[in-house]
Order: sequence, then structure tokens, then C-alpha cells
Amino acid sequence: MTSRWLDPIEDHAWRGYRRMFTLLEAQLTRDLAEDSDLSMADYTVLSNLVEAEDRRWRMTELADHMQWSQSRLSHQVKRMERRGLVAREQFEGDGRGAVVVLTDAGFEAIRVATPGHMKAVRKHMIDLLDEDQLATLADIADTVVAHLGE
Amino acid sequence: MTSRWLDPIEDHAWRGYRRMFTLLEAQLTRDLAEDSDLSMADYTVLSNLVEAEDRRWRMTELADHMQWSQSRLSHQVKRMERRGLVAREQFEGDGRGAVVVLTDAGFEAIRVATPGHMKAVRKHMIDLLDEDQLATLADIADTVVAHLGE
DNA sequence: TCGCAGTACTTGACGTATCATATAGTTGAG
DNA sequence: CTCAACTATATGATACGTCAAGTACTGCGA
Repeated sequence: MTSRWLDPIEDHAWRGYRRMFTLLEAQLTRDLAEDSDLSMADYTVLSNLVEAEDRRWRMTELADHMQWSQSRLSHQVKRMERRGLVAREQFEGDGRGAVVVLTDAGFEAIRVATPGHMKAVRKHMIDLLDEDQLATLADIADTVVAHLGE
Repeated sequence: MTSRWLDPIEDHAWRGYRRMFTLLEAQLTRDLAEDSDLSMADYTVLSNLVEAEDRRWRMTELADHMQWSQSRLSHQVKRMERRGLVAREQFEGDGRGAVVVLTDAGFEAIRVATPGHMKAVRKHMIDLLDEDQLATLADIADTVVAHLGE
């Protein structure tokens, strides 16, 4: 059924991409869980907060930045709040607004987890590729993201 | 925090890849849901069954082939069975074995869904890339999959 | 042929993602 | 100044995915 829709090169690229991301996601999730008690979702939220000024971010803006739905972020933050990784504050100047803040525990959690996680990213993907491949991957991603994007 | 772990090209490739796959997955899921009542998981299972001889596959082998856990497949099949897309049969010759079979309804569902889905795959990814990029993407995927693989 | 280790699969609990809906605060037209 | 439309966020239902545990059958050594 495939050859009707994609030629061999396209098919190879598409199936390969699908398989790669399935496996990679599973592996990174496992590695991260092993030495950190964090899920990929936790890690993503925490790393964005760490990179932010003042370790805080307004809900909507963070959701946009991460390209998550507001609902997804809201649920995620609720779970993380329960575990003490983040806290919520009122946004000054707009009674509807909420701000997520990285707690000390959250900061500590990602500080500890990052070296291992980035090692895994290298091991399972980045270090397997040469510079041309990395550059092409970046191009591909930019192209696709620009098309879907914003 | 990034530059400590990845150089600029690596970082660009990595963040780009993550963003691409987040957006692409979401878009394909939405497109598929719009004209088919199928999730990506449904679609994947159905398309593997369609490609199989006799429209059937033993659980373990299908799970291996798709690189899914048995549990994941079992849950998915249960949900699909409930909707009449697949059926389960006993595996002859081993009382423990189970076989998933594509029903007529399941066949019809994927027959109808495939053109639109493949159009979306082209539109949001394949047709955006030139032949070199596709070939490189296939290489990258093969490399990563071989590393993680089997 | 007994019994136990191993294999095939299912189930339950829980975290995660989506959509639809609810709630509360804001803003602008009149 | 009021109210309807809009925005920011939260929540409930349900689908999805993982891990751990359970059930049931197989096969093999003693």
C-alpha cells in the first residue's frame, strides 16, 4: 500500500523518521526516569523555567513558547505543583493571569538531571551524526516548523 | 544552560528536531481526526494489518514489528476491538497466543482514511524537502534506529 | 509425570494529552 | 456605566502509554 503514496526514497525517509522518533522518545524517557524521577514533560517545563529570567513564566507565554496547549500546560503544572517542583502565583496587573515559578526543589531536580539527560541525548542521537547530517537535520526541522508554525 | 552541553549546530539540530516532531505529530493527529475518527495509534495498527498477509498478525510479532510494548498493543487492541475495527482470535498451536484480525469495518476505515493521511504527510513534511534532505533524513533515522535498535 | 521456570498475553493504576466546557476577569461599544 | 464579547486559566471525561502484577499455557529436567 505504501508505494502508491510515496516513492522509495520518501517512504524510506518517512518510515525511518517514524521509527526513530518512537524509539528515541522511549529511550530518553527511560534514561531520564532512571536517574531523576522526572518525566520528559517535567524536564521540558523545568528547563524552560531555568532558562527564563527570574525563573518564572506566565502560563500563556510559556505554553506558546513550548508550543503546548494551555490545557496541557495547566494539567502538567498542577501535577508538578503537587510534587513541589513549581509554584503558581497571581499575575500582577491582570486578575486572570497566572505565573509558574520554579521552586528551589525544582531547580535542584533539573540541575541534577541535566548532565545525565544531555549525555543520553548525545549518546542516542547527536554523537551518532556527523556535522553535515546535523546541519541538514536542523534545516529540515526549520523548514517543517516554519511551514506548520505560528 | 544549553551551550554547556551542545555546540551551536548540535543545539540547533536538537531543538529543531524536538520542535518539529511536537508540531508534526499534533498536526497529523488533528488532520487524521478531522476526516476519519481514527487516532494515530489506530491508524498505525490498521496500516500494519492491511500490509499483512491475510490481514492478521500475532500479538507479539506485531508488537515487535511496531516496536511497541505488548501491553501498549494489548490496550490499544482492546479499545479497537470495542469499536469493531479489529477482532481477536486464538492462535492455533499455542494456547497462550492471540491473533489480531482486521475486520471489514477496520479495512474500510483505513481505506477511507489513507489518501487524506498520506496527503497530510506530504503536505506537512515530505513535499517540503528536497531529495538530498530526504536521503539524509533516511540515513539519520537508519543510524539512530540501528544504534537503539532491536 | 511432576513441578517449576519461562513465555504470551491481560489487567489495573497512574501519569499524560486532547477536546469541550466552565469560571472568572477585562475591555470596549453604546 | 453596563453588558456582551473576549481572554486567561482550570477542570472533567476520555484516550493513550508505562510499569508492575496477574493469569494461563508450554516445555523441560529430574
